[in-house]
Amino acid sequence: MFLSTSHNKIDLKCRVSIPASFRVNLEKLNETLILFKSLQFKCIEGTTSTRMKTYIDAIDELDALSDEAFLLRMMMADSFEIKFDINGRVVIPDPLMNFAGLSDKAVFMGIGGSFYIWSPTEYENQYMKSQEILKEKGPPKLILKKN
Amino acid sequence: MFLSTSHNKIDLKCRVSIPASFRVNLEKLNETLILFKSLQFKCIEGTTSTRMKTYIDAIDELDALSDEAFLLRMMMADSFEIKFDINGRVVIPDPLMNFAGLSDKAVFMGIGGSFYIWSPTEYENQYMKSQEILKEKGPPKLILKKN
DNA sequence: TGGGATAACATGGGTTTTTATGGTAGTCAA
DNA sequence: TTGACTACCATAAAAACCCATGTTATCCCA
Repeated sequence: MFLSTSHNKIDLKCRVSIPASFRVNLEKLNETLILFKSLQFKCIEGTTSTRMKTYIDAIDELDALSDEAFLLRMMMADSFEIKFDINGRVVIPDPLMNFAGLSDKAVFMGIGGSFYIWSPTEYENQYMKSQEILKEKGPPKLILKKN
Repeated sequence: MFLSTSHNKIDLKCRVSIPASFRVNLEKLNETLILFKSLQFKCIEGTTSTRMKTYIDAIDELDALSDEAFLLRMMMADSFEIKFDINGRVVIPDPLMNFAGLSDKAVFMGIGGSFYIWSPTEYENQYMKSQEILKEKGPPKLILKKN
């Protein structure tokens, strides 16, 4: 699982250290890392190649002309298979840097099965927003067990 | 898996570099490359010979006289088995150049099991369209399930 | 429990390799 | 013999790789 939040530096070559705990998680699962443009937020999403393959398989099951299939194909086009260097760093592809508005700092946010990479300002905004919703509506009612 | 997007140049001999990651994918699968006219879009589709065989098998499952079978047979007729030169380049056959409206630039778009080759303008149009659909309808339900 | 030793991590920079792309020479067929 | 096609060579730019270093976290023992 990808959990916790950390702030890392992006250098001039667009290299950034993936938090060690995320790396360990990938290694343990024997997975390679995929980065892609989030469909919901102005951020990068990271996940395993296995999860990505399930989406690909889903494309074949859908009506090829449907909007869903169209969006999923575009999502693949905006996805990148990422290699680590010996120190656990990756290079963030240019299209992803631009999309997420990244420059010299990245915020890694583990959300379980995947993680987000935000620019510090965008992260702040989203965090504030979550706090406001929490104040207004109270905590979410989690359904932990389905019948 | 064919993932990510890249913009490559087509020279006067209609040669173009296939993105390295696509080539690696083909080599890893021990596959040869097939290019053919997309049935849905004004672009070239590239895939493995194995995947192409599944299309062929699909024809046999259909009513031999149906319009679908007719279309699929036409698709086969416009397919080309492509060889690489030593630098990982291919020559795009004339009929495909014309069909996709290609001249001096090609956009390679990986969509999982296969990839598209677009003219830059056509690619832009499709990308815009996907962003509009995303804004209107939101992300596919499949994506929302994963966290 | 304090504090030094050790390991793990994040980050910087240089070197080598790969990739994309332009060009040339050889080959075959009309 | 000319034109199209293929195989091969050259090069600049980009990416991958490797080594070095400061900083933080962990361990171990007195």
